[in-house]
Amino acid sequence: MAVTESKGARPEGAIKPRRRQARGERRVQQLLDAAANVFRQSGYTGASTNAIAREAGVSPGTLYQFFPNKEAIAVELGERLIHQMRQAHGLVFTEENASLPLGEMLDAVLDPMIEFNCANPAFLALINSTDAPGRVIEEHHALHVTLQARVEELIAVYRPDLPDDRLTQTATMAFHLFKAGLDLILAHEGAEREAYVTESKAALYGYLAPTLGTEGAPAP
Amino acid sequence: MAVTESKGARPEGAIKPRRRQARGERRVQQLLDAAANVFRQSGYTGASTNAIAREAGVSPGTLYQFFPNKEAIAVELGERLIHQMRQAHGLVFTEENASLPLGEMLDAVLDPMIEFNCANPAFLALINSTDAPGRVIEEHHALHVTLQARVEELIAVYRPDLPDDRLTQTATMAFHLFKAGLDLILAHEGAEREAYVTESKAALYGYLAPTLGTEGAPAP
Amino acid sequence: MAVTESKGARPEGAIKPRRRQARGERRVQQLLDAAANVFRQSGYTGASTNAIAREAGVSPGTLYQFFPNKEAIAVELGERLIHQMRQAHGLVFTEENASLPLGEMLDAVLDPMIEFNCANPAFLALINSTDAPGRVIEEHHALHVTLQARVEELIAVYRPDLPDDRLTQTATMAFHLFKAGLDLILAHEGAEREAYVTESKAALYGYLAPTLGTEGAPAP
Amino acid sequence: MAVTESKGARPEGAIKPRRRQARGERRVQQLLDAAANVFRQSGYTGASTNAIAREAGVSPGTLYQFFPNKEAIAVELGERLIHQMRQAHGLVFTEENASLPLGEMLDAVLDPMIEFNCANPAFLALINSTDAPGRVIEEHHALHVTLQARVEELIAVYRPDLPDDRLTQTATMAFHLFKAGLDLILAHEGAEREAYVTESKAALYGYLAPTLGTEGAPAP
DNA sequence: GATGAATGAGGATTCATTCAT
DNA sequence: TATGAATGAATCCTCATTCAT
Repeated sequence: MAVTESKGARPEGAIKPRRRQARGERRVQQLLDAAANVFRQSGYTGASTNAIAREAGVSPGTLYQFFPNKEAIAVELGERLIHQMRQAHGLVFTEENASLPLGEMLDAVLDPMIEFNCANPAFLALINSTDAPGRVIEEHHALHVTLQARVEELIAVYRPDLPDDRLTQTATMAFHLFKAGLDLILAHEGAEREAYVTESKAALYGYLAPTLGTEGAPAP
Repeated sequence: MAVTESKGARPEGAIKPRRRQARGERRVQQLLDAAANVFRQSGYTGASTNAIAREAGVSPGTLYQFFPNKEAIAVELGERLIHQMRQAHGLVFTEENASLPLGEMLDAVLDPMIEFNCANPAFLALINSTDAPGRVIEEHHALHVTLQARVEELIAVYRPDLPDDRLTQTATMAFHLFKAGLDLILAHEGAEREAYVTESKAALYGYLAPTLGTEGAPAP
Repeated sequence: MAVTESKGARPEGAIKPRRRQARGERRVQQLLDAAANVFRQSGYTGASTNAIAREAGVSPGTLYQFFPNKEAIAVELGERLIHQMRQAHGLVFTEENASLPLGEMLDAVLDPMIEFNCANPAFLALINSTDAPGRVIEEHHALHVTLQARVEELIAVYRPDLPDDRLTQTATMAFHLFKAGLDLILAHEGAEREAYVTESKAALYGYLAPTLGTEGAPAP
Repeated sequence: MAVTESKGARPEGAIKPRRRQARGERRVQQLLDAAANVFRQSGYTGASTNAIAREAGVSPGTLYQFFPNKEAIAVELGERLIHQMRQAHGLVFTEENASLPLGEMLDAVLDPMIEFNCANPAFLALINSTDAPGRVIEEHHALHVTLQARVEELIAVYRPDLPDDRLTQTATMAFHLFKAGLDLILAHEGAEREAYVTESKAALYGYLAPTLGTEGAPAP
């Protein structure tokens, strides 16, 4: 969904649907790709809309035909990335994984996440960017909440007895540790990247094992 | 003789010996404090020198009497914080700590670090800021290198047999995990902050124990 | 077929072929004209880009759409004037002139120069401005060199026997005398201007006659 | 005379004489010397009072204890230079010179002028500077008028029959030619400087000879 | 839709000048 | 007097955004 249409059903019939034609959709993607690059290089505040337009090979006027302002670009970019991310992890936090031994579960959960982030390095950049616009940060927060909820569910399968606050703290901590590892993974390439993948998993394993145990979850 | 002399030999025992320098030094500190706040809120790029001056309660011109440009403010701020940080950790990576059991060593090393960062939240902000000026980032990098070198030394005491690349990766990972925990610690207060302190240590313990063992370093 | 088509093949014979470029080019000329005025009144250093924009009737941002900075304005202005000047004098330092008697040669050479400078008073202002940016001064120097080279050639036709240093000094001196006269010419109008034209020629005649003789150059 | 006292007689007894003490006079001279350097290098507009103070080795506050503003510095500097210049030429435009043959008269008049300007290169710089403050330019104009008056007198001795406007134009032209030569003289050194001295005299000789004749003035 | 020109407020920085000591 | 800190308007320039074509 790209900026202006947000409801889909068009209730009062008068709101111009602003049909996104194929050409327009291509432009939007083009602009978002450019924005991803520029945001990654310069941060949100440092990125200029003119630079984004230039990177996309269009004029500034064109950019504003698809986005009402700079913030909306970051928001849309964040939304799309988060949407993809949700799809990626949606396939991952499954019941089945929940019963695997800890090490296998981590492989099953983390590998697609890591893969996604390697393919979309702008994602982590936006998510970590403290100078991102409010709505991006809200979504970022929402993503955290969502992901942590999933992590909490998983942990709860292993440790149904854990009190709520401990559960939340453990999930939060685990998620932050993962992001820290991801930073290092994205900052390296080749064999070193692989090494940091291993270390990241080791860190999460080491952190979670005392709480979750190393075996699969107990049979329900 | 009355007390109304205004130029001569200041009666009360040597309170303000040299004013020129003193006033200036006070201003510098004032400006750096203001900058710390503004950088934390808006990031380096988003912070305006006018905003920093305003926060410090002075005019823009005054700021430029003490700093040649915006970058210099961040550099000086970084230098001062790093200097303090080095002093803090200098007391910490000692020979004695190196022979403690892992858990105690982590307490001895992390507690002062955490305390320093809680007292100087601008430090982590600057260090993490990707849009900081080159020289800040260089120093930031130098700090990383220094700290990691210390961590590597410690680890080497426990595991003199570890190959160099594994050593580096382990220290790097440990340091990043620590920063991730610190983020959470700083983001919370009171009991929750304490909880995340505990979790951070647990994470590092869990990550390092398999490599370092849980006992003190072997006798040399 | 009616005339109301708005995109296609412009009906009236090729009046405004490409508008974009045209409007911009007009603006550039407008800005350069404004700059010429402001530079003349305030000198390069004293001229503010805002003042130039105001004089041109546009906003400061518009100026920067066409020139990257203040220096570039002076450079471009200088280049254009020098280009025109070269065209003007190109028609003037011809073989034929070189064989005229001194007085007639001076008429043939100086009249177009004077005419050009009266039409473009900013030229002398820029050329004489010592606080002009480096590149303007470089070009200014290049122009001096070029013009003096022409003058040297002319003199060499009259006096092939003159040693190189004397030749250069004579040409340099002649050129400076001409500029001094030009100053007075531009500072006056009407009959007085004409009088100073006469005096300027008299000065150059008086200076050059002893060296070149008053007759045409010797037959080759 | 340095800025504030301008009448000398102090009519109403209440105007503080602001006695210029020896120390103060030294400071003023120090500041004017510094200003001469800075103006020569950067022009009037480009020169900053802070730069002048720095060049003089004092603080900005001190500068403003002796001069009310930047313009006053240039004015005072101009006044002093012009005063010295007047003294120099005062010795020069004498009755005796007026009866010498043209060449000798030029030597007698120009040599001290040239010497003065070589010793005080800031003079020509200030005098030629178009961005100088109004009062400097007024004085500059007054100097022109004065000098031209002297030149006119001299010429009138040779040619009492010349109509007024021709007289003025001739004197003006002669003076401008002299300044043009002076530019070249100051721009060179050593033997080249000497050469341009010779050329400058040759130019004035060549310009004036047809009008004044080459002999001394007719006996009165 | 696309373009590039136009805008003007805002940002970093300078500088003439004043003030407190 | 001398100092250096303080001021704030002005400077050069950028950038998000709008407009005319």
